[in-house]
Amino acid sequence: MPKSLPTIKQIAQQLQVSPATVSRALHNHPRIGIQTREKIQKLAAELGYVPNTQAIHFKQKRSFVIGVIVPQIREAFFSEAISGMETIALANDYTILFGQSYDDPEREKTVVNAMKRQRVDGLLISLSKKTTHYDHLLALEKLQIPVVYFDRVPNLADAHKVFCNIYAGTLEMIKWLFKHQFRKIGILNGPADLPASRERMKAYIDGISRQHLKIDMQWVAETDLSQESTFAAMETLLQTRKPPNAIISFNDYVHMDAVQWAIQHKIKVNQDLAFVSYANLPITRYTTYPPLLSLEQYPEKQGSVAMQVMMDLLLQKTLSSEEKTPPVHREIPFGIAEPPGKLQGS
Amino acid sequence: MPKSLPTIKQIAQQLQVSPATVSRALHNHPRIGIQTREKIQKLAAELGYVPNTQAIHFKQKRSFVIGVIVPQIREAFFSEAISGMETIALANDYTILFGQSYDDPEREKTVVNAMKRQRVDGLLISLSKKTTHYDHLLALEKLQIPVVYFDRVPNLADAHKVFCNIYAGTLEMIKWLFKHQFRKIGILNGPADLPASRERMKAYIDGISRQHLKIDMQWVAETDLSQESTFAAMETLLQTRKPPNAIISFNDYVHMDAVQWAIQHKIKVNQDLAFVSYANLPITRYTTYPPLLSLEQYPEKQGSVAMQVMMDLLLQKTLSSEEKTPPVHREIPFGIAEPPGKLQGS
DNA sequence: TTGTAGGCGTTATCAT
DNA sequence: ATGATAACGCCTACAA
Repeated sequence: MPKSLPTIKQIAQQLQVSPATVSRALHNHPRIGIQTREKIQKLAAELGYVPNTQAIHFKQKRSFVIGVIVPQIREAFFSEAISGMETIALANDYTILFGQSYDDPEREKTVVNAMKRQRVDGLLISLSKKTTHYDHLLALEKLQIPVVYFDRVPNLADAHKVFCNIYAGTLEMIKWLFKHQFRKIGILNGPADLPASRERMKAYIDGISRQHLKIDMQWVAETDLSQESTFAAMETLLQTRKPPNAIISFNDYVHMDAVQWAIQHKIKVNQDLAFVSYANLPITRYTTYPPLLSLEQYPEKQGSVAMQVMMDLLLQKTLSSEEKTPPVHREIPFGIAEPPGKLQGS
Repeated sequence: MPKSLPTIKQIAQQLQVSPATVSRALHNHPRIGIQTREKIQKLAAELGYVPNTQAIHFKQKRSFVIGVIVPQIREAFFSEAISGMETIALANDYTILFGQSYDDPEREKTVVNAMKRQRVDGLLISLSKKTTHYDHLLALEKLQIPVVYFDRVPNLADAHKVFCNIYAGTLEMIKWLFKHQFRKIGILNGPADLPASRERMKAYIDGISRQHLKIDMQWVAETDLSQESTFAAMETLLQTRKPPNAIISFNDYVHMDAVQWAIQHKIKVNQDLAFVSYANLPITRYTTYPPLLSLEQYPEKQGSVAMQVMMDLLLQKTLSSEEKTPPVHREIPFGIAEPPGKLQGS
């Protein structure tokens, strides 16, 4: 009964051959005697030999491990993204070393460094909300460790990025609202310092203008994404003389809180007040009032594309060892989903 | 500008000292000249030296990596469990190698083997629904690689397990229903071959008996967890002469589908038909009819406890190298949560 | 206080 | 067709 996994050396000793021979036999190397090969393979199977990838990778100076850092895996968006990544990674014989930043730049730095020590071959990261400088990540690139950003990407021109075109999607949503006769369109945006919020805001302004509607800053409110804050924002938006009749929510969680506020205030959801949102989380399917429209960002797709970009980068690196590859920007086409949510009344 | 991370050797060469000296300096070894140490540490910092854990672990024959395999990370339960694991792992300088089985025993085997090749120091696994024999996992234990099962645990006496006492929790739920005057209690159980289903069934029978109620097999239905199957099960349960007035659902997803069916069939939820369930997913907070009662299984807690058990096992292993530790069974105390769901009517 | 040497598992290179 | 050797980065017992 083996107490630990056998090594090539041990097999070699048992069979009175050299380790090199065993290695060749196990790799079906052409220049080896057929009987020797079979003898070795038989014993290896009996002993349950499994190559020690640690040793191989150490020698090859590659780990075949990709670090993946997300803010919080409990967010459905990220866990689905990781699923997509795993599929691609596994198909290419890579594995995933996993870490969370909890939206804390300090912890992000810690995790990045842990991965650096582990010599990951590459890093996939969705930035923490509060990350503002990228030194710890740029450092990796200098070391030839490719970094691919996804979803929450930095404002750097020469970084590899995979993301959804929220801007274009938002324009579409506004067009849709206009077509359905909603003219008083408000936005319940996230914290102003988030890139995601800035993007939505820009699109909101442009989208409203394109429909020849007037921008009314009374219809713009901000939430820190907590339920209380969303409730407060809803008050400033709706308890005025001229409330909006449609709300674009920052994401589906904000949407659900906003709807809850509306219900509590006897507002007829999707009749007096229409809701559209981002993300299209599966859970909204079960809620009373899903958004009429949701900007689907295909998290699994984003994950698999991001990992594929990484695989491509690593391949290029092995082929043309010196070339600095131009930054890859991959836009995932968004989808406009019309979930079960229905317009109530006319 | 360094093209790759510097090694101890390189530092040694630059400073015209031996690698051993550098190693000692970086470890604050007592027997080293203070100037030498500072000189070396200064250069190491400048060069951005980071120890190559790959090499260290290879030499130490430990990877400081724990494999974590779950059926599907997109299930909230598992992503929260992994969060708990990561916290404990990080605190002990371990990292997590991540894999999914997608409830497919074949894929489970593949992933387990990948982790064996990677020489993980231990494995945390929640079994795939369809896993029936455990050879690939028992093989690990023979190799001194501890395996800790969590949530979906095998029926093996001498395995390390962390799980929730669903049985006791179910008895509590039935007691609660009885106290609230529900006497016609049905169960919408999962596939009969799942251990989780068998456990619920056993508890259902015992719980009903303890309240001196009669077991009526008409009130027992099974779903394969798909929406269609749940709908079908609801039909067999409710479209009879003597339908139940309370339903215990296999989990919150089944619960939500069942409620949807009830609404479609004009049944007054939580008035004519009460619902209780397992899991207490955060999402039910947003649904129209959360379960009146949900058996909270504390996924994050389960994850952190499981990882802690693993840490303890590894520690024991290093201390007393030969002892075979007795199996650890850790029951996470469940909680009975009364979420926002309200009894309608009387 | 510092240097030397050997070894962890594997494979590529060179020699036989 | 097979064997011997060196090397990857690090650590450590031993030698100086």
